[in-house]
Amino acid sequence: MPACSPGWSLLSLDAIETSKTHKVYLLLKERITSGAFQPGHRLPSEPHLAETHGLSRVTIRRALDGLARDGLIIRQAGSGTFVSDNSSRPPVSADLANMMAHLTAMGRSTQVRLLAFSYVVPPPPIAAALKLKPGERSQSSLRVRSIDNVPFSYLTTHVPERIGLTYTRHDLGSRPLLELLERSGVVATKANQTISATLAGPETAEALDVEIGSALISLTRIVLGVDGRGIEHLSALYRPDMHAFHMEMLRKGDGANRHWRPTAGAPTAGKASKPNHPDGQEMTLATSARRRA
Amino acid sequence: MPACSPGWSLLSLDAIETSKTHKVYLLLKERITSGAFQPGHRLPSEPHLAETHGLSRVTIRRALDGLARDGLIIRQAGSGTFVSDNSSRPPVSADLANMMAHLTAMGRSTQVRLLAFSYVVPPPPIAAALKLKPGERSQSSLRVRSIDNVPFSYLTTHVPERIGLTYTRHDLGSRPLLELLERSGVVATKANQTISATLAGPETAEALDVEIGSALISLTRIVLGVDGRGIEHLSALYRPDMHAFHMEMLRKGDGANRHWRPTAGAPTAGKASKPNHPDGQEMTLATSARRRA
DNA sequence: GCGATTTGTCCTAGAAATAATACAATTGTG
DNA sequence: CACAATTGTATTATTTCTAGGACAAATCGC
Repeated sequence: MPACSPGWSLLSLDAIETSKTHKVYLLLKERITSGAFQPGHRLPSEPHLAETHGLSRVTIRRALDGLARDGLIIRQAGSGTFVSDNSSRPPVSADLANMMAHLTAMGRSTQVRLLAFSYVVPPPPIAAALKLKPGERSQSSLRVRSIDNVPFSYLTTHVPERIGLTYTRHDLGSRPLLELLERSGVVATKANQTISATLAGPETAEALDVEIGSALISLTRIVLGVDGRGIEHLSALYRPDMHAFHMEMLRKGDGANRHWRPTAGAPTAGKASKPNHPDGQEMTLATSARRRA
Repeated sequence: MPACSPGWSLLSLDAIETSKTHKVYLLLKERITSGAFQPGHRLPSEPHLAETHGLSRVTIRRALDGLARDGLIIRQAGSGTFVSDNSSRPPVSADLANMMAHLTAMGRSTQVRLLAFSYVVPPPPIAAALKLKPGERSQSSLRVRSIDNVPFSYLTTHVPERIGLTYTRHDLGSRPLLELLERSGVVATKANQTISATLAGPETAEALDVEIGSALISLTRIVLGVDGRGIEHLSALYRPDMHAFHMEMLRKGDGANRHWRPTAGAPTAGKASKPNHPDGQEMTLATSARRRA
């Protein structure tokens, strides 16, 4: 092997590439969910896809296997592969106001599994968000919430130790954290939420029963008390196929003062023995159960 | 076909697996961003990681290469690899209210690239959302918005044809769509937004200058007019490292009527010649520029 | 029925990822 | 300085992914 090095010097620029199979899988998935391939229609044949994308038929086939496993396509030998028509997107329009209340009322229970409960010195960004003194500890918990035994959220919380002492490990397994806090006299006044997206790592993937590289909704919330100090820091991950954040906004005002305003959060359904759900705030939770192999 | 099933029956359970390198990459990334590995601290040595996860050192090495490329770790021969302390997470707390206004005021311009402009029969779910008659066409556009020449959003819109005729291809490249619509007399009254997450496919990945399997924020918005019919359907994808949705909520009410209410959307900064940004509504846009190789 | 097309299955060879090992270069420590 | 530990680099098997082709089975149109 004389000139082995010439091809190597620049290779370190390579990012971590996904397999060709995965690329085609995502491409077709994109085409289907975007509506480019409409439900019921036939996809190009495997040989055709192979030639079009410059790949072998085996690779195309693997990608289609994945789509079939997801229920996005249906394959019929001799006929072709067709886009499935069973609504691929999770929460179809429908009126999903107060969905959470509906679900609990319908007897579909949400279980909470407590994976960790400890007192730790939180990482700097969290300590800063809660305005903790250097070295001050926090009560940290890790929960997974499921509906009908399908996990849909992965919750990591930090509460200043002085406040965290008001509830026990057992409390956390049975009741929402914010409810526990308010019940023990803590007064929340403000909350900051940030919604983003991230990839499922091995740990979150297993906890949420999801593939390792799949997309998750990321929600970070910081709840502040009357003194402006932090009460709770929540870092939540949601399965997008089980959960979506929905909000309604109204166009208000005139002329230069026109603006959008979110529909206010006063409970809309009944007397609201539970005013509204602490983890959803007034945002509506659209939760859909999907078939899963 | 006598025993066609022998080696096959269980193999189809295989999902599309990500490479081992990618798994370790995501695992370590998870550990770092979650604070399990804190900034400045030393990671386990490469041989140690290899043995711990039952992988070869080459694989571990590739994963670390990726993390180093992302700037999450710093490697020092002879010493070890350390967690970088340059805030890995994009919008560090800070007061990012009206960031969008700040950005434009600071002269950091947002460019819009119009990738497509056509009149089509929209896919069924979109047609239904806009309450179009069967076969009714819509004006469809595809735009990519960038800030400082770094793309951060991928916008697909559908507007009923009768309304879409009030603006031209050129209008869309220069002004926000909602502004165009209201300028031509269309009155919006309500909007429904849903936020979720999805993976970047080959097309969106290229448009947003992102790896193919990376996570994106997905926002779907349906704007309704006075007659309750649809005005605009927006399907937007955002780069999470460039954009995050932020909202502030206040705890209101007493006793059984306690609830969370989002801070109302009246413009807060100055006279607001642009009342607020049409694509952010009253939600705050946290946009951060990050280094990128 | 017949032929054309499509998916299902199998096989072989090449390309790429991974494992396993060895050694050099750098750093920190006693 | 000598030594241990760490990252950087290289080499060689082994396994997995991919390309390319062949053929059978199923479906559709004529």
